[in-house]
Amino acid sequence: MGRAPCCDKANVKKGPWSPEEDTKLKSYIEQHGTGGNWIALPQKIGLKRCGKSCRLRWLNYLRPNIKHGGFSEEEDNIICSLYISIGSRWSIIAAQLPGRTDNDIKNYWNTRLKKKLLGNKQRKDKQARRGTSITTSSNSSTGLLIKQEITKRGTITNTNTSGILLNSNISMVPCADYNIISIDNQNPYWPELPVLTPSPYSNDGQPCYNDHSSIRRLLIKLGGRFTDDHDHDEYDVVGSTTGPHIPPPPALPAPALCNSAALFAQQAQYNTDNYGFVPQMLEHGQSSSSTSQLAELDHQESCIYNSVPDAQVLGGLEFLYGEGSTGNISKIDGIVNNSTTTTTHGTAEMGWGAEMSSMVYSTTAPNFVSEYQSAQESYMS
DNA sequence: AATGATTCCAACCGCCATCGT
DNA sequence: TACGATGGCGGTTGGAATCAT
Repeated sequence: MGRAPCCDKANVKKGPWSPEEDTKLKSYIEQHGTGGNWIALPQKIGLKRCGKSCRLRWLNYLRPNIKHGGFSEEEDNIICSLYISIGSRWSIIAAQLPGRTDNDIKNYWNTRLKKKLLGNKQRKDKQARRGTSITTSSNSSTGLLIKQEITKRGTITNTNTSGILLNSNISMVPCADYNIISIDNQNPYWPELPVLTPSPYSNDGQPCYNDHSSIRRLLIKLGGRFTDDHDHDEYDVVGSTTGPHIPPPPALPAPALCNSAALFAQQAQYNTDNYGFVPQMLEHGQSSSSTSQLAELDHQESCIYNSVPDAQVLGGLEFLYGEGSTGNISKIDGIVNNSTTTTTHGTAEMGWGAEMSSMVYSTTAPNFVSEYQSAQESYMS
């Protein structure tokens, strides 16, 4: 016995929408709204359509201020960066691109961006197979500046403006221009993290989301759960059976969290508030890239990371960074920083994104990880 | 010009989460 | 608490449009 259909399949029209149907739906919603019930909507209007179909048509096509096609380089970059960071969470990615729908972005990714990236990867793979090389290139398709060095020992050093870090067993070594990550050091250190203050929302009376409770709400929404839903003395993510028992976090500013977590936090509020999100975090990230600001970031971060035990810094979010948060930490730095990473070629590069994906996105298609990782590798190479 | 291959995207499907009773 | 209805999301598909031969 299968699931009951959401509508009478025999009496609903399928396939492309006619202009008359569009007009009916659009004018009704503009006058009356959806009434909070998509299933009942087509009957009210006199459309022989499934309610879900109406909803999809409205959201993806009829809704005001929808943009179709003509993705800019900047949008490409955002999509690529977010895909690498969070995987195929199209609705979240769409929230960062005003006027774009998740369906549009998904189609764009599947038909173009993925091929671009994988095409680049294949070219790079061929190059790598031909022998050791040092290359510096500007990726015209994504607008990313990429510098790659393949050393004799098979170690790759990547410098890219997106600042994505995919590695385990990493730590920082001071460097004049970049943060150099060395391998197999047990001291976790995260490269430049953005200061997300002032909050994009703090100026208009909206609450700030750079706090633990917001991120917590977000993680819950994304599928995590805290045992302190009833008792605020524990921060323990259900599902992480081996996870450490973490004491309540200190009141730390957003830099204690990685970019992606902050992104998630903003998205959580976006989801809560439905619409109206302005992706100022990205703008902020761009605007905070000056040398002095980065130096200030470095200072703040070193203070945070050096003075607070790791578990407290993570404040219950340590699962984002993999098992044993006080040991080797893997993460993706996000989309706003410059960083240099050194990775061991050929090792399992399951960084923050992949771990997050495997946990939060456990219901996605089986081939998700391989494609996702492939895209990550491609993006990195 | 004909035809097969490929690309693109609107729409559908099914699963899961949430809400209301 | 259980269960059905609904919303939301991501994956997939069908067919039109475009390209290559």
